[in-house]
Amino acid sequence: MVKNLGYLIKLINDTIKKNADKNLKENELTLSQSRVLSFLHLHGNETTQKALEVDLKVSHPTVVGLVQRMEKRGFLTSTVDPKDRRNRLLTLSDKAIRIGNDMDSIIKAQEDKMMKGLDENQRLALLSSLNTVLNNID
Amino acid sequence: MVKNLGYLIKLINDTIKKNADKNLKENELTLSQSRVLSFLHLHGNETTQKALEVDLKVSHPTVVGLVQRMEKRGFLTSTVDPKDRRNRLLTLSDKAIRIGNDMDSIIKAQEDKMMKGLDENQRLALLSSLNTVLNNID
DNA sequence: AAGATAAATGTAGCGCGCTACAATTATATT
DNA sequence: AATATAATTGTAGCGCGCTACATTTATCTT
Repeated sequence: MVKNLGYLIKLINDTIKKNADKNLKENELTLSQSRVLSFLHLHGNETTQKALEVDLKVSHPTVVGLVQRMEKRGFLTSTVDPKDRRNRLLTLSDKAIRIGNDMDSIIKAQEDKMMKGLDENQRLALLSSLNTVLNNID
Repeated sequence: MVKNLGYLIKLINDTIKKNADKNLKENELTLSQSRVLSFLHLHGNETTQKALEVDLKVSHPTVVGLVQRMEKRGFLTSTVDPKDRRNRLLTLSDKAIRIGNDMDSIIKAQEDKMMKGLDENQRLALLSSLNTVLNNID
């Protein structure tokens, strides 16, 4: 029983990442990249780099790195927005769209696995308390 | 309200790390390094690299990196164990010991800040549920 | 219209996770 | 005693967070 909340969250995060990266390896994807893919998939397969940054709540250099690696591997294309040349438009490739169709169910299965042994009330309480924690610190 | 548990945990973890690294910067420490320091402090200021690896639950190359950076900055010294030359003995420096004395209260204050607004039962339930989650995935 | 400000992106460089491969030392086996 | 196995540490290289600094384009101010 780990009693330090911050450390416990770190352990869970590291473990989720390790497991997910292992499972996603066959698609040459990482967990963070799968989140990019999911977001694009939910937004008509096209969005701006800035919107991605806001949604993922990461810094812009982090997004640049993600996008560049995903473009190199053929998951998306990145073009300058002709209407506002400061923006970059990201578009999912067909290959990525096909993967994206399965992604939602994979994520749902992962969530279920994590919460196994917790009843509905406990699951809601867990999510609620964690949202409180997040609000407390940022 | 973030409803995806895995993503929520990632957000909390990133935020904890960002805040902690900012606060620890004056001591030229990072959050992960402060955990090394705490562990050593709780173990008579001396341990082996392997024990650290087990306690922190990270891979051995990660520990090597942490130790090398901390040694470079004068927080500890690393020597070959004469009794078993495979082992490395890590010893906290005086400077690190002085910082370590304050570390426990800093960590406790952080925990309190995170759990603000949760009553005792909710705190226990949160820790308990998160331990369940951790057991479910590793 | 010119100059200042804001917004979006990019680059450099770091820390800390990881896996895969290698080297050294101790222990077990035969 | 020689060889095989196990344990510990090290190195190389990658992904993804971050901050700090720079660049480009759009917008606002005067």
